[in-house]
Amino acid sequence: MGTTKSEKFTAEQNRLAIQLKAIAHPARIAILQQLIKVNACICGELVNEFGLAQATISQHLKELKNAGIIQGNIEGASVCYCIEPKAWKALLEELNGLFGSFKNGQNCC
Amino acid sequence: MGTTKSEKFTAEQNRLAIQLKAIAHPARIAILQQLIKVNACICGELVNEFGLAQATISQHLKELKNAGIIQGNIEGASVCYCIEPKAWKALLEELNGLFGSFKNGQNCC
DNA sequence: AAATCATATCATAATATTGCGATATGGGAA
DNA sequence: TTCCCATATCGCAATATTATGATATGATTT
Repeated sequence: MGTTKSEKFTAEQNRLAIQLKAIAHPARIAILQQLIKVNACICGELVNEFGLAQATISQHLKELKNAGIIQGNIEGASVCYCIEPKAWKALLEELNGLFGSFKNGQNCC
Repeated sequence: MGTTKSEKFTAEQNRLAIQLKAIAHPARIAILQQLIKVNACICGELVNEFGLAQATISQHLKELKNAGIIQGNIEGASVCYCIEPKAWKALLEELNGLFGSFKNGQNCC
């Protein structure tokens, strides 16, 4: 018990769940918004921006990176993170597929 | 420790995170897809559809309901669930806001 | 009323997530 | 080389999630 029973679901369902889970945290949403807003990329200003410990931010960045949503490039001593455009676009399309499949006239019980 | 530090983020960021978290599970994605697919609503056929225990499905439905994403109407002995159209639309718009804010030409590091 | 069906809730075990101090690691500056 | 700066990782405590059997609740049938 305690573990998600992934084998009961399709690869697509599992993939989407993993990506959404990566985004489903206020700190990670804030990080993504900041990465988008600053257009170019930032590294550890995030630690100052939000009042979280450096270890915490680093861990959130790692999770986003593991999910393939952002990428990090080493830039001297610091690391520059940014949105991974392909994954971002793919996720958007996947979400549009899910949300678009509901027609706004479906009659409910 | 162990708790998300919601007070560090905006109400919008927290709200979106909560709704995404509700969706970010393969079983709940599958449930939503099924609810949409069957157009009208279903109740406990979900238990047969996926190979999960009744208690598990019931709990997933509860979480989706708590997040406001679905609604359940008592229909005799059984309960009929369906997408909550307003919340669904609102979430779609919120997501479009987030995903649309990234312009596909932003130059990265 | 008793048996049955559909669903919710409780209690519990297994596991995952969150956050952070402490400690590495690795680059640049003095 | 030695001293910092930026990040990553480790180890841990607190809390949350996932899944399920057992049990409750409430409507339907017999």
